[in-house]
Amino acid sequence: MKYHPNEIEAKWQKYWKANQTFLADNQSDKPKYYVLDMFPYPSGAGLHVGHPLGYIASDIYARFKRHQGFNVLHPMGYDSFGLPAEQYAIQTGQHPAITTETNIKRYREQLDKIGFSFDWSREVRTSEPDYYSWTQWIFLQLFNAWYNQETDRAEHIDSLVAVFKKQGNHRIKAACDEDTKPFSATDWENFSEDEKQQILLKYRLTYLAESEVNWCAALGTVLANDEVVNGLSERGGHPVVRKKMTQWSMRISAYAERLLNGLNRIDWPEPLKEMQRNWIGKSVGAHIVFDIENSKNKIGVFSTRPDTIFGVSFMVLAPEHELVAQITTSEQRNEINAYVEAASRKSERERMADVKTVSGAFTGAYAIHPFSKKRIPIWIGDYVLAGYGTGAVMAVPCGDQRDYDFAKHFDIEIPNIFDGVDISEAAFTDKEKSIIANSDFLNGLSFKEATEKVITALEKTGAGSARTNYRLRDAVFSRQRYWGEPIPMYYKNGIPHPIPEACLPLRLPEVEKYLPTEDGDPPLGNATAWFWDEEKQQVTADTNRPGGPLELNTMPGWAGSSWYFNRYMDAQNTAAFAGNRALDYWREVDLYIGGSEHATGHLLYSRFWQKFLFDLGLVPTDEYAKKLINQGMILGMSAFVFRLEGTNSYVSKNIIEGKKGQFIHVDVSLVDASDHLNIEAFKNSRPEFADAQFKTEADGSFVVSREVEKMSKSKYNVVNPDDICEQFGADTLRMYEMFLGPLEQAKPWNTAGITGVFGFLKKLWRLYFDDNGCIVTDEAPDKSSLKTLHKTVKKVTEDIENFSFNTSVSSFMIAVNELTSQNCHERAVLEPLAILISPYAPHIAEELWYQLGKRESISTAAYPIYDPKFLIEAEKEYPVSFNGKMRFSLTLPLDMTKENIEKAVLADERTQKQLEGQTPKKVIVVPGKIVNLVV
RNA sequence: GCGGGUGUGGUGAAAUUGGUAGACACGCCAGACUUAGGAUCUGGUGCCUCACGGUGUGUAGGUUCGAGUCCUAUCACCCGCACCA
Repeated sequence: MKYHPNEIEAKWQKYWKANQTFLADNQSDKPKYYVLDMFPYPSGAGLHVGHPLGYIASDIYARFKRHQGFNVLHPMGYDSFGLPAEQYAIQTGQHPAITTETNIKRYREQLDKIGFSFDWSREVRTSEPDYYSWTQWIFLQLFNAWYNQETDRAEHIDSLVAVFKKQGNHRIKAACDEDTKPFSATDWENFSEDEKQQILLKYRLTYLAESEVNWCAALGTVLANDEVVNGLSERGGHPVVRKKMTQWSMRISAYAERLLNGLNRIDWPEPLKEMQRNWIGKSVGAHIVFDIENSKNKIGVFSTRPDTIFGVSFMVLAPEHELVAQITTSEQRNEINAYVEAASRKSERERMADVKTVSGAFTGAYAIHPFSKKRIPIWIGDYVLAGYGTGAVMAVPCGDQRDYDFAKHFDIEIPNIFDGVDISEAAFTDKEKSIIANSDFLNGLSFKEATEKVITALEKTGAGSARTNYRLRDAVFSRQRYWGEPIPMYYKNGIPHPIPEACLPLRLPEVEKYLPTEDGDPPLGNATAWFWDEEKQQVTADTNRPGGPLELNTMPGWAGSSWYFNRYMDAQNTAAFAGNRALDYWREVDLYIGGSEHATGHLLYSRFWQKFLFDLGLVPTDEYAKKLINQGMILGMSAFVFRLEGTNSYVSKNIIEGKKGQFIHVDVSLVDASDHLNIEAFKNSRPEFADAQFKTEADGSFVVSREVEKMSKSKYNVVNPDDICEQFGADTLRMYEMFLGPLEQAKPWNTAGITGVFGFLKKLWRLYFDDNGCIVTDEAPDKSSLKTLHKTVKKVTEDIENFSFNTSVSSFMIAVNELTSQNCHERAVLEPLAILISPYAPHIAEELWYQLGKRESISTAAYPIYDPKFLIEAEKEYPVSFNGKMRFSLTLPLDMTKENIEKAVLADERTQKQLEGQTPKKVIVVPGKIVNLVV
């Protein structure tokens, strides 16, 4: 019998499907374990070998946990709303739902071939109405909630209304918009219903507000901050500009502190946590208010160095600051206008690229120092960002390098308020080492002492208070796209109203065209029936009915992925996003595996939603994933040919030097393991290559250049898992992906090396079968075989627990080599070995198990237990070193005392030879490890 | 600039956490067997040297009987953030 992976794998995949082997039960006496993968967006290109890496790792872990007797939840689904399907719809007119369906089918086929133990009965698709119904439901809960900073949690909006009725908003501590005006209980009673709604909107956790957004004209939509990279869109790399627009936003900033603290309670990779911390960007300091000379206006600033307040020699406002127009004097008006104008023309990208140039303009106005009452000139400058803090700073040139540069450039005074520090060359920014001077009541104090004293003084005069600032911005939640969740809102008199929960889902309407309307409305504006009928409580085309037009924006890509892990627990539930029993049983994800590229997107938003759902008592935990692992990307090994400038002539790698031309990508399937191009296949691959000329190496071969890049269709370096499965089988693919290197590390794919793993599986097979059939015996195994087995059990178990799957594969290889040379065919060794290997190579393990006479799937067989007694050695080889350098090794009984080991070593003739009659100064004996002689 | 990470053969990588560096695999070299297969098996393979031996974990120091591992400095590459007051 030979090892035929294709037959075996097809057989067992069919068996698993027919027997629903991996169905997880929501009720069980076993302990639970929830293993989650980040669900994929089903793109048209299908899977390449890089995609399944994380899935293989999580599958190994899930199968391992099943063997250990856990009730394992290991689900999979699709994040199926997204841009590519919509772009394709715009080009071809094909409905995104159809494209998506096709892609999902293809994904499923590819996934099935790799033999994952997913419970497909729990599959979710974010673009299905029975799923997005609950996404919309959560949106409505957010809309109907506010953040109470007193109780530090979200509450229903009714409790806020109750407070307003009683005492207005004077004393309320809530997360709200900056421009919220104070009002009394009487005011509240006198407001019209619309006015009340306008005010409540400033408090809701999802709110409609005019805000600066990242507008991407090429994509025709706004983007969240994490979707903008270096001023370009993450998808497609199109330019992004800042623009004021009325948009739905999520008040994630209300959760900044809890999102920060929660990181300390979860086992996530430190770099990823650090990224989230930086993104949240907490800074502690003070809010300080400066009066303006001859004006009722005041300037509020945020500073992390209130201790340096006596070092202030000017103020700087962002060019976009609302006070600029009001305070600018007539003499300065032209200059200021020109500067503001120039700043607004600069794109986000230009402004970021140009951080070195100091620029600004004087407004002509002066602020008044809160303590010294000195006049302080007010400038504007684009180094101050409108979006952070108050969009204004108090400039302390002696203590901040940017202020220093600005002062030098415009020849502004630089008072020194630090004791014994030279500031003639640069600002002194080390707050831990500073002693304040020339600062009235702060003289002689440290940073900490001075800060406390200033804040107390500011609070006394009402000119400021302690303040913590976060860089984290509220997340824009509207997208001007078709293929997303409709936002369940309609408008009356410009006021948004939620559609009743009972009417969900609000289904995505059909449209003729997927482009924006002629008026510039989002694609949903093309829908003929998109009006909410309040009486009939349904969508209608009749705009004369009581009600109002429905929201035209849809939700962003991260909406559906912010809570899907909860849905898997109870995916079929129609009464709730997940039932309480299921939620209480599964609680949270025990192991989450996915890429680190989602650090400041999905992984932050989902934590926010989970905390919100927790506040409402809808989920049992406020962090949804206990442990997270980032798998590294598998990169492609691109191949290039060098084409001579302006010709169809190609030059082999080693004779390129000095020639003019360019490298062009060539499909990696046309290149062999030693980088030789298959010239005939290359000529046939594309018409323009048909009459190509080649300048080859001396031996007639054509060598390509190589480079490691991301795997992508456009780089012609994609390796398809189907091809690998076809050629070597899924078990080989699985083991090889693990063997490639540590899970977390990025690594290039190299198909050449796969034969080693394939050979190993064939060798494993031959332990169980020869040409005539099964050769497993019931005889008692050798000591040596048992030792090999238990050594492997110990190592592999530890490896899985530490997620170092790569070294396990090596251990298996060593074990099989040893057992082969020991001629081991005993059941007592080969049965546990099959179980041990089944998480990695489940198909072959099932087959071996079956051939051993078992009639139940191997997947629930009890995991072998490591027994140290098989590893106890009677003897130990001691390396004997002289001054740390190993000379020879000496075999000694293991139970010898230190003294006896020393004696034995000294008595050995090789020791005597090394010593040449001298006596060692010192003998170091580490029992069981090493003997070292110092001479 | 700030934060995080990584540097070990021709290649991917191991190293029980301070104790024989390079396990395991790819590649390469030599051989065996052929029922020419997706072959298989055996041996060798860090570098220098015919050898004895020397040397070797980015570089330079240090601690130690002993350092890939700990400490100091430095270089290179990768990732994230970036005028955040």
